[in-house]
Amino acid sequence: MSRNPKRIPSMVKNRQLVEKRRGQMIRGACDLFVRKGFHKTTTREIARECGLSIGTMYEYIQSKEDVLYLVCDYIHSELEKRLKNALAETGTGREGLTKAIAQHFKVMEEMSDYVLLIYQETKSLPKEAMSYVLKKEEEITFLFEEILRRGIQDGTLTLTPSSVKLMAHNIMVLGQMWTFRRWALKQHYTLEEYTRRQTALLLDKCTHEEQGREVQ
Amino acid sequence: MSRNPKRIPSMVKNRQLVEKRRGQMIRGACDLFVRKGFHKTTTREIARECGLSIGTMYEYIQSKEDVLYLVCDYIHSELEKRLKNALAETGTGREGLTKAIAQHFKVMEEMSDYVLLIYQETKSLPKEAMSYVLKKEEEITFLFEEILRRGIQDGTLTLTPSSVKLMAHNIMVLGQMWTFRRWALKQHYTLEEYTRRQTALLLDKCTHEEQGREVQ
Amino acid sequence: MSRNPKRIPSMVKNRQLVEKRRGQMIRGACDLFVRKGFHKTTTREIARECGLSIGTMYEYIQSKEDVLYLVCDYIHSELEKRLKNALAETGTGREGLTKAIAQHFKVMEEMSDYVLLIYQETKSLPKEAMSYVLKKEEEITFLFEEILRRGIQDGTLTLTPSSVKLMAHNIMVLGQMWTFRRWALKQHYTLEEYTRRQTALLLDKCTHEEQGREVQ
Amino acid sequence: MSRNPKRIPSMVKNRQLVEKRRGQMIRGACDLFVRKGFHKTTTREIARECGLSIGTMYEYIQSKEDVLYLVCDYIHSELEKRLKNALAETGTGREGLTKAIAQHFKVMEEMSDYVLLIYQETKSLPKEAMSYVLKKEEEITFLFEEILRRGIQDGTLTLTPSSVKLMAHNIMVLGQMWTFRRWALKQHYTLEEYTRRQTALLLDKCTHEEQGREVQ
DNA sequence: CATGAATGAGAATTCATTCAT
DNA sequence: GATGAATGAATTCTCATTCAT
Repeated sequence: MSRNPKRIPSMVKNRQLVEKRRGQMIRGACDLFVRKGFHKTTTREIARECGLSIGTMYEYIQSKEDVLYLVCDYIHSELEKRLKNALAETGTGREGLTKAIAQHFKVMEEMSDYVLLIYQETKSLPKEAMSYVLKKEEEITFLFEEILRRGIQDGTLTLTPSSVKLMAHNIMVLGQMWTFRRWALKQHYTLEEYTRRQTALLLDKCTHEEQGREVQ
Repeated sequence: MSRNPKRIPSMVKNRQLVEKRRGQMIRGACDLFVRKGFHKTTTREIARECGLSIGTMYEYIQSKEDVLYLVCDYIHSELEKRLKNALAETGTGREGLTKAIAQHFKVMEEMSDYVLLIYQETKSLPKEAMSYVLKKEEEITFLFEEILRRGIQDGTLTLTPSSVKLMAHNIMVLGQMWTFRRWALKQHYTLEEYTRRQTALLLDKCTHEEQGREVQ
Repeated sequence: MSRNPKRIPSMVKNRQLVEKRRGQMIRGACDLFVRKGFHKTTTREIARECGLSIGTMYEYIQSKEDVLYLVCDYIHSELEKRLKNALAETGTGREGLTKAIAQHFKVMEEMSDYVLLIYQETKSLPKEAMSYVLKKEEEITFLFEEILRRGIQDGTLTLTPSSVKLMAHNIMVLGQMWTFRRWALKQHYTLEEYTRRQTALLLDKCTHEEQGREVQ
Repeated sequence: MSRNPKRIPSMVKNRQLVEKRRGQMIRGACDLFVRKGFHKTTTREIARECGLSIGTMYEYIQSKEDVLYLVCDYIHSELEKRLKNALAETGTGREGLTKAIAQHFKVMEEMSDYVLLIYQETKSLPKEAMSYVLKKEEEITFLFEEILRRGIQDGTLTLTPSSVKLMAHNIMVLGQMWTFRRWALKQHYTLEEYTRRQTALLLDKCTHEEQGREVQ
């Protein structure tokens, strides 16, 4: 779990208030960033959108980039939360993986704009913040590694250990792909179709690959 | 083929000169955009980097966004060119697909920074230019569709027609994934390993999927 | 004596409290102004440094400039106090003047930073406050005029009356000079050396200048 | 001589133009700084005053502090130039010193506001620039050291070598004092009177002090 | 009396674009 | 065709001061 989220200093002491105001900021900024992108959104717009004066806004952040970090962090947390919730209701093994993938894809559909935002603006973050965001992404990927490993353990998935990490990334990316290729994919497939087909692709592999004839 | 590349107007009439100068601009701007991103690069920097004065530069473009378009267009053309070259030496059917995928991944490795650039800055293009760039992306995807179709035709690939498009996109994305997830993947896999494993994933599907029991 | 010290209005009625709080403010602000200058010091910093909240601080002043006035006034008072204390132990005539000058220089050394502060920030005061501060400076100069006059009276100093004022200013300035030229002087002279030499300069004049051949 | 004046980078290449524009800036800024002080003068005011747009102004400087440096440097150069001009017509020895002092004081009178400006704003300069400005001040002081030394050589001044530096500083300061104590001095003395009296003070010392009975 | 969150006018600086030479 | 000085709207961020609690 993310043990050391980058702390954004605030001039305001009251923790609850900080939480509340930053919530406002995230809500307002998210929309704007999705619509116009980070660089084309001005601080004044952000302030207006979230119902704060610029002065007040700057009591809770140190720079415009902090807002981007707050937003990216929020999105990742939200993704993680939703995915975890979904996975909670999910069994294990092959069956569980199928459901997990479906849930993941569903979350991607729901948070389409936000996932896209992360893809496009993460690099605008300052070094340190970017590292943290990438770490968060990795943690989410771990969730799928776990599922895969448990499936191997209970024998319903036949995957070599060295493939686990890659397969987890594949699951992540084939989900995200639904957001950043939607301009093409939506013309030909519904989410259900897409899910069925990609699941087949991923599961086939996880079923046929046997220890003995591992792909080096 | 790109039938209607967005024409960027130039004050200068001499076609050859326009070509030459824009070549300079693309070379200079590419590096800068990769290093600093589009928004953090100034027109002055671009001009300096490509050995033109700002005045002169503006004789060949109308706005900074034109440079981004030129760069994105160049990268896509380069990608297409390299991929086509690679595919030329490639056979057909299952065999050909394997080689094509490997070539595609190799090109991704070589043009890693550029592919990333496209992923992150395409959305900064004006509407029209963006559409054109996406169309270009689609065309490249078509190349794989072609290969897949020919493989189906000659019987070495057993894929349902409705899966072709998706599989082509999958090939594209699993290649690009090597660039935008390199921070994680390179720690665990070499390009060769990565290629072998992903090819197995993709080909398995293209071999096992039979007309009769098509995934709906 | 300063008959009409500019009154700084306070919201708080309790005189003692006002005195105490303003004491805190002066102590904190002095250091900050010396280190960073008046303009580069923020009210927040002042408040923090002196252990008050900004809200509370503003109960005792009306504007940031009031703090500067308070500080300047404090420094002048302190200078005057120390000088008077020193002069109290000092005899009269030539002998007394020598000691007075030495004490003055010693005070300058001790309050070096503060004297410098006054030199540099007095002009940042609002008109009225500045006048008052300059008057204070004049009063301190008077102290030396007094000493000079008494020396003339008792015959140990032979100075024409019209030179008295100038000589008093000279004493003041040659003392302050030790603060605002310390970057050069300290490299070549110790305070003792400096005092000896400057005293010689000043006293020679006060001894040789005779009524008859007054410098017009 | 100032061998390494801090170079202020300019975006504009044409040297002559840079010289001309900076001349405008200095003229405009000087007046404003004298009237309102550095911190209370805005960049827009400076730009307006010197007939440039802010954009254009920033082509010739990097920050507002650069303007202050330009101004301080200009004032010191002007002081040095005028003093050197004056000293050129001046003889040597006791006679020369007398004239030199008079010229110095005259320059102080003429440049009263500017000298005051330097006294008050030098500390607002960034470290490096401040060092350079102080060095310039020292160089001007050297001019008087030279005169004093030549006077010692030709026997018309009887001053111990170790007093030379201090005496040079004294001359400098008693001149500058006419600017920063003018609020008091002008009420009692004309410049001529002031010059006569201070010259007497300084020259007496330079005449009476003999090698044998040097003030330690 | 004390607090500290809120405010917004105002500050410095940047940078894409133009246009006279 | 080439140049680069000029422009000023736009942007981020600061900070003295107020006022409800």
